[in-house]
Amino acid sequence: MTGPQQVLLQRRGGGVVVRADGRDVQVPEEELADLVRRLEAEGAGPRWVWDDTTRWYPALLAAGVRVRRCTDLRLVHRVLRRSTAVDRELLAGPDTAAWDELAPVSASSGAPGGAAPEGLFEMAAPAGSLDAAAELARQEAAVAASPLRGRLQLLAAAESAAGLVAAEMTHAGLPWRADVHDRLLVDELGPQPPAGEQPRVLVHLLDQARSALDAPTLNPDSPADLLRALRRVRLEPPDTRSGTLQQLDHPAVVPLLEHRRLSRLHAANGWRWLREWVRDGRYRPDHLPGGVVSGRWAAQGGGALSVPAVLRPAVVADDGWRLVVADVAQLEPRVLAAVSADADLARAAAGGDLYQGVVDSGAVATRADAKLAVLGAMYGATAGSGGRMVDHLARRYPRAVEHLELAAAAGERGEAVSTWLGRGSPVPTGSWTQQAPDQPASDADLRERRSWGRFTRNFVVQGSAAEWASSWVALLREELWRLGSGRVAERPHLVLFLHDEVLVHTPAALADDVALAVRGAAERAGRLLYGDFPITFPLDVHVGRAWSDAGGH
DNA sequence: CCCGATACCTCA
DNA sequence: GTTGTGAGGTATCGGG
Repeated sequence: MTGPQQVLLQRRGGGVVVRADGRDVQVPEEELADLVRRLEAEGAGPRWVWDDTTRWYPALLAAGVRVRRCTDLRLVHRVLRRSTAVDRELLAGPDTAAWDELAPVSASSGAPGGAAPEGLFEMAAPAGSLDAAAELARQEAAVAASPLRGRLQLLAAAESAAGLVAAEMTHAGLPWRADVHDRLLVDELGPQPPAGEQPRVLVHLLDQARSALDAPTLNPDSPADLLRALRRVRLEPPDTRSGTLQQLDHPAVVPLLEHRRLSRLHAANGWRWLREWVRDGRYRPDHLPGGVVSGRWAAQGGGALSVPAVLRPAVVADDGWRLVVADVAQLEPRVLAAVSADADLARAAAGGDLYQGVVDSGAVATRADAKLAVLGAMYGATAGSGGRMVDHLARRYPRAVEHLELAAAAGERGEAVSTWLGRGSPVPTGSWTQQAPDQPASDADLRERRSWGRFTRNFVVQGSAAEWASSWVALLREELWRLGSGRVAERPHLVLFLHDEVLVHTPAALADDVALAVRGAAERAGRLLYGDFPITFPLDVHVGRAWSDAGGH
């Protein structure tokens, strides 16, 4: 047998059944961590096969055990079930529907504000009835029979590794300085008010807005109320979005917008958030690889993927430690160049700034135009300056643009599209899918059809970028482990992953090695997915004490 | 009183 | 001049 030995774990009758080399051994749950630790220490360690990483790995990590690799049957099942390159018959089994519905469980102690009762966990975990051995056999058969076998194997490995990264990030937690967070809030909002009262600065801004509009009971959170008040002073904005209000010439605008910005900060990431989500200097959201249809990760708990820029100074490395912050420049257009095999676009990307490369090729006049053109092509802009710029782009980079047009056209026909490694898009179900594209249709149907085309257009790029990024963090995880010694949180380790950006918490002495590892992993991910196609993935890498030291995007 | 839809803002 | 992807999250508001 080539590759690491597979060891399959299943919970049965209060214990764990460990299957290796076709033999079953029953182990009490409390002895599992020691067994895993022992096998991990032998050579390269096995490949653990289990129903769902969120049901196994947090307890192992809590016991100080790290695993090198696994197969996460839940994550792989979801990929294969939707892949256009997989024979669905080969995946069909008596418990297929149960695998479809298997949901991850929360790694944290449950609901914010208190530990979850034991029962909650069990209710959310019907995995006990699933036959992991049978599912593994079906998955292996389905992959083996697929024309995209090699790519699906890469995707399965990346997804499974992503599950490990996600659990480790929650386990270690994002370093979060409550005192710094509090200081930032006080600077913006004034001192923390007593329960039930608004912060001083909000009270003052609301007073200003109300008197400027002569509306003493105005609730600025109510769009209807706000529109009424504005109409009384002869202002007729079409909506109450900040960008719209900003166009108005009225003394109420400044306090209104400032009130909105600060009340949002207070409601979303204020003192209540701090109490709820930060414990012992760590913020521990749940990270969900493949949580988004495109394959991007989702997160749950405290809005981890939208940490406002103003609060990033509160993310500070421990004493003697550093944060290494790295983000990929223009990830999606680079992935587009690779998946469409557009050598011209790859050449434009070679200089490091893809947008400047597009300008230098003569496609458009300015960097701003290049950005409009590239983003417009990937999102499906038709009108306005974005739409015009896409035409210029199409003349110079026909392959890349055609790749997107084909994805959009397939979506408009109601067909699924696929990422580079074989993740399939969902199939639409709206009423428009019942008609031939050339038949007369209602405006609403036509709008939906085009909207779905924009989704599939974007899916091939966003999804392919997501699998590149998951491969990147999977490779990085391995390199970080080798840099240090001890448990996960004692070595350099990932603490946050945001689509195209990673934060690594590392002992200061290893920070430069980490910076090299982050670049090395990006290079290896590019070769792993795209072979010798000449696309590069340059990174901005910063080493500092705080997240904000990196400057941001 | 809960629930879903809507509006808006945050992030990539 | 025209805004085109994917999320999480909080608030309001109307319906059951």
